Amino acid sequence: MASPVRVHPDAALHQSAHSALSFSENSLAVLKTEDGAVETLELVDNKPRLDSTDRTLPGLYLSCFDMLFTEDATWLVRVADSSASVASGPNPEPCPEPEQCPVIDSPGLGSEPLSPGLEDQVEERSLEQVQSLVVGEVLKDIETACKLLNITPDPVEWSCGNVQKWLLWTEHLYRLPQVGKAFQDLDGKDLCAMTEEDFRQRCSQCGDTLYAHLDIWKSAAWMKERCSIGESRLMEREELWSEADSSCSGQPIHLWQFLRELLLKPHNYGRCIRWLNKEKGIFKIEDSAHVARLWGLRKNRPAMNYDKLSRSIRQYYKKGIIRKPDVSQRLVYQFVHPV
DNA sequence: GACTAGGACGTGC
DNA sequence: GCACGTCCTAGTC
Repeated sequence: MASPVRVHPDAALHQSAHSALSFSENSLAVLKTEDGAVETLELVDNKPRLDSTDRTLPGLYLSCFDMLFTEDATWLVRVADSSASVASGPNPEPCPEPEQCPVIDSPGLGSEPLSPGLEDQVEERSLEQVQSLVVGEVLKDIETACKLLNITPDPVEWSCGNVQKWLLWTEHLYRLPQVGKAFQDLDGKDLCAMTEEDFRQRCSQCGDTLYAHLDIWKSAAWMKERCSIGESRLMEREELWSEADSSCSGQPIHLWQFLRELLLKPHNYGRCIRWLNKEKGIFKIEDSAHVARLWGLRKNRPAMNYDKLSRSIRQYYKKGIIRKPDVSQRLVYQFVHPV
């Protein structure tokens, strides 16, 4: 995928807000997640080098990026350097979660030096692989949010209700103040037509952050429209859609389907719900309040809580969809028919 | 206090 | 009628 992805700098920094520590001179970004793990990432932009102040201006073009929509609601931005592959980056620390850290198949790494021409080809191929992977990740994350919120990926198509859902979602994920009222009666077209300044005027506290988030969605929609998606990616995405469900077929989603969706995205939701034994369909709700909030968001039930959610789960006992495992534990349930 | 279990009733589709 | 959502009581951890 050759198209550069336009990323608003606020998106790169604000998305992980509290987490971006620094950009060093050699474009090394050190991002810190909420749980304290530090990831060292390579980044470079293809544009002439900007000084630190320029980098805060809108419209910075990054050659490649990878936003990981983590379970603790942090977007981690990864950017590939054209002079170093991800796999051979300067950070010797192993990636704690392989799922979040795709291994790039880069022939020649760690072996004998390649001729300059061949090296360039390898680099180019590695870059393409990185770009393809990271862009795919962004699209997948947005698709996940779309499925959970039951909205389309393209903000332009959003209704006023969709805009409010997206706002609620974003506020919730990034712990922003509630600003839904400031954007009342705006549909997706209105929202996309707004400038960053408009956002700031409506919401001085976090208008720029919201604008940055929207910018990512817009960029993803733009890419989706223009970039031809490789066959394998297409198949992968079709699998994703077929995984679940209902949210794409217009049918109301069932709680058990929603729970399965969350379980199928461990890198996003592993902190609030996870498999204990996937083969047997046994899962544990790690953060009952959070899962309930997500379910409430999905069903547009702000008053949802774990009491109510668990009551619904218990209704599944009779129906033979979910049961308590043989050895009953708190917050642990089992799908009667595992995936 | 948080979780579990289940009855009863209401609501939207 | 179905699939919850809401409220409730009672018991357990």
